Amino acid sequence: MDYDFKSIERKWQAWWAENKTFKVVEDPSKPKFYVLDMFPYPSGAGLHVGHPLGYIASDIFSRYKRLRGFNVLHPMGYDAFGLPAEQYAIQTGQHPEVTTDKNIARYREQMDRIGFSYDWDREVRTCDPAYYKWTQWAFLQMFDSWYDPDRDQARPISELVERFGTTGYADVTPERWAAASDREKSDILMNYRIAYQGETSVNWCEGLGTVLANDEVKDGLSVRGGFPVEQKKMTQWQLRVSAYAGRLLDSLEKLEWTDSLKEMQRNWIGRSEGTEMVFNTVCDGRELPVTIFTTRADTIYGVTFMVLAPESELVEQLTAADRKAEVAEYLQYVKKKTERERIAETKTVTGVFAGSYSINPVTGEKVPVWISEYVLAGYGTGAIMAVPAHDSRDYVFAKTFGLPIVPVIEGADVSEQSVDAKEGVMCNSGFLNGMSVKEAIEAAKDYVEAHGLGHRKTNYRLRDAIFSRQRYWGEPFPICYRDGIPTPLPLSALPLRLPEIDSFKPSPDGQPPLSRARDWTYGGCPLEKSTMPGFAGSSAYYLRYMDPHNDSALVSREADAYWRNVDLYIGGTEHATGHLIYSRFWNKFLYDRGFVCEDEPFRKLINQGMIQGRSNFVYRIVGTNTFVSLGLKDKYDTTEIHVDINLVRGDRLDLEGFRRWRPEFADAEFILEDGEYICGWAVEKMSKSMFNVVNPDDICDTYGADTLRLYEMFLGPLEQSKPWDTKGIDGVARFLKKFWRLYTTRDGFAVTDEKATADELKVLHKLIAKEQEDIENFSFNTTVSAFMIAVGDLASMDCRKREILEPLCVLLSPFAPHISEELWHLMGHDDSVTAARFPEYVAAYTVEDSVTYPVQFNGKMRFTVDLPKAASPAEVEEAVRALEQTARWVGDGRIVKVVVVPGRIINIVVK
RNA sequence: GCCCUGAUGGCGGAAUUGGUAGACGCGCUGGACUCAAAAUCCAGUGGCCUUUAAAGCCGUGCGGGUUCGAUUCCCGCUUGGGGCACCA
Repeated sequence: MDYDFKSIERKWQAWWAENKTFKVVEDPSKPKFYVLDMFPYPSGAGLHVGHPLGYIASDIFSRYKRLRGFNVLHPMGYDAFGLPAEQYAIQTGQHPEVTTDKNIARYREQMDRIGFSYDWDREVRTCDPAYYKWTQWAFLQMFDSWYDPDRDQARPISELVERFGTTGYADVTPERWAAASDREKSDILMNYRIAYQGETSVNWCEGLGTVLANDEVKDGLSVRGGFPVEQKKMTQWQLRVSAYAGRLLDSLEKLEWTDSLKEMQRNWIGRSEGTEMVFNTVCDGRELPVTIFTTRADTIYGVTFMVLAPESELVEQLTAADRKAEVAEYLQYVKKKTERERIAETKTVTGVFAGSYSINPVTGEKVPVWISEYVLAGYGTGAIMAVPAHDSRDYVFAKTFGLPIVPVIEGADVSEQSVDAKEGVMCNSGFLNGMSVKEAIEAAKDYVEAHGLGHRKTNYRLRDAIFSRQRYWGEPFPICYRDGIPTPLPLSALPLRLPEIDSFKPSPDGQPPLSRARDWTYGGCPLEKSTMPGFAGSSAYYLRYMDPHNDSALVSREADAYWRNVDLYIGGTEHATGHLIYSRFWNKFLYDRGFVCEDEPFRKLINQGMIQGRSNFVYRIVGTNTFVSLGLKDKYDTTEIHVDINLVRGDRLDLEGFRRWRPEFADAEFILEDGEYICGWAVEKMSKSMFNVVNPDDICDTYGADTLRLYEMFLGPLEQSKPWDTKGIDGVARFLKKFWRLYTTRDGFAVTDEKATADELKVLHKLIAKEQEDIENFSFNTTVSAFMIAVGDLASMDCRKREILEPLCVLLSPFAPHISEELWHLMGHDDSVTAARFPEYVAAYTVEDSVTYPVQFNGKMRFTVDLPKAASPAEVEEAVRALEQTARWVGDGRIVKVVVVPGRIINIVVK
């Protein structure tokens, strides 16, 4: 009876689908567990073996948790709005929906072959109107909310309106509010809404014809497509993510995420505690207050000039009449630069003198005001006090423009560079003299506040998220413009569906594609023409899985109260500063407004590593069509050429296949070693252009899905990047065959009802202990090893007993579900192996006997005893006494150290 | 420049709390079965010295340190990967 993985896998995949084996419903009698994969963007290229790594891990964990009696929510869906489908549509005219559907079908087919235990009844697609209705709904909720700093949470905007009308709030008095026109009221409220429209400097990408969020830009190029990005002032929809910066930072503490990922988010949020201080500034005889932000209030005596960001509103007012021409010229120069040029030229220092002077509020000293692009308008107040002696950027600027440098820390040598370190003792600093820098920072802050010169302030690097995209393939905004005033659509108008348009390009006059739609209006008012960005649909999808068919709420209170939040989230690190920030923000907002019961979406997060490709090379002798084998290539002048890994087996090239591969190689000649052509290799990203892509379908055809699953786990630690090498897969394929042969002989099924021996039980119990420990630690590779050892042991004992093999089958089922399901049914069960329960087997688990054995090494003795885990203190003491006696006798010497860890190991070291 | 991470045989990787480094798998070598091959099974496999064996020595990126004992802890480097980058 052979292991026919093909028919077994086909059979059980169909059976699971037919019986809806993995359908899950809320069940208060069982503890819940929510395991989530980051849903994929369905690209045209399909899946390669790297993609399912995380899905396999989460599937194993889900199946394991079910065995342990949890009610497991394990859904899957598609992040289906996005740029690639639209770019493709622009080129081919094909509707993005058509290509997206096609790609999704292919993804589904590929995933189904791997045997995942998803509840497909809960599938979501972000481009489905029934889904994006709730994305639009969330946007309207944000539009209808403001962030109340006193309560530190989002509140209905109506509360703010009420305050404006009664007590007044901030700079809006009841009188002003009452006198304001509708237009003015709308403008005022825009300054407070969580989702608001405002002019801001944006990342404009000409190549894509749209603006991009900060996390969609890298090194001055768009992440999608790699087009240059420039800064541009535009009116855009934005989300007030910055209001949540403090909470996003603080609640990182309680999350079980990796330190590196938390650190990435901390850096991205970028908290910095400092002081805002007012410098009165004189320009052409007029006096104006200029507020600056600094973390180094202690260096106030070292201020020798001020710098404004070129985009700062103060620039115009603080430019003296006789400097207008130079300043205008400089502003022009800055404006022309792209983001990329700015990055490339960080070393070159530019700036211009504004002609005005600030008065140091502490010393009364007058210092010149400059304008330079090294000060950013978007951070702090867009103005700084420059202390060249103790800030490297100010230092370079001062050196370039010949400004004075005044050190205020004892012994600081500023002849070559600034001294930025926050250490040393203050000097030249009046009341701060003699203090350490740390003391001085606090003393200076106190001084500033006591004298009314400013106040303590915490700033964040995190900016509001730009929420408009000038594209077609995204969620339309449920906003129309009534007399030009942005007005939300009523909830009954949702979903606002994407209109049909004739072309997906921007309109000839540079308007977004939606301007091509006929009658894009609501109640006679024009609708918003931009659409939402990719992260809109992915920010709350984990909530929708809880209640995917609900038409009256994003998620019902009952479903939300049961599933709460994601217990385990598996996905790549690339979303650290995008999706994972937006999702947390989005969730906190919904939490504030009482729509969900947890304030963090993802409790535990595991980042699976990338699976890299293993590329092969051939070496062509320059100017010829002759290829030389790896070992001989150094004797010639060669170029390295990627060769399709399907033409290579064990680094040996299939010569005929190579000649057939491409016309230009048809008459290739080879210089062989030992009669073979050996290829070079390297580990690289898995990609088509390197001819190293391995398709999971091929692996399923050749080895089966169970082998693929086991092998992906066996490759190495989940979180680590590692190369794929199909060569090694034979090991796990052999393991599964060996496993199969435990239950079967040539004649058929061969499991007996004999009583198991102590040795056989020990093998099983060791495996149970190991699997339990390893799976909870996500150490799946060592679990697979443990299975190999156990199966090897049982095979050598020729153990065919149900008492051992039935639990073994259950243990393996999370990893290799198809073969386990087959054997489970062969053993006489009618239900799925999924319905089996661990505790029954774990209860039978007993601890192995204690053993004592001395070991000699390096002229010293070590004595070790393994105690039962449940050993009592008295038993431990007894064991120590016995060991000490043995040690004295054998060692004939002094006991150096006794290490006792109850329940573990006792070590006695003797000299 | 700053932050995070990693570095162990020919390869992927094990190693609890500081306690026999190299589990498990691949590859390789030899053997069994076979006309032969595939498949399967058995044995060996870090390096050096040695005819062989035994024994010994060296070995976890490099250099120090702590310790009876270091892949593990501390200090200083080298290097791969990732993130941030004028954030005052």
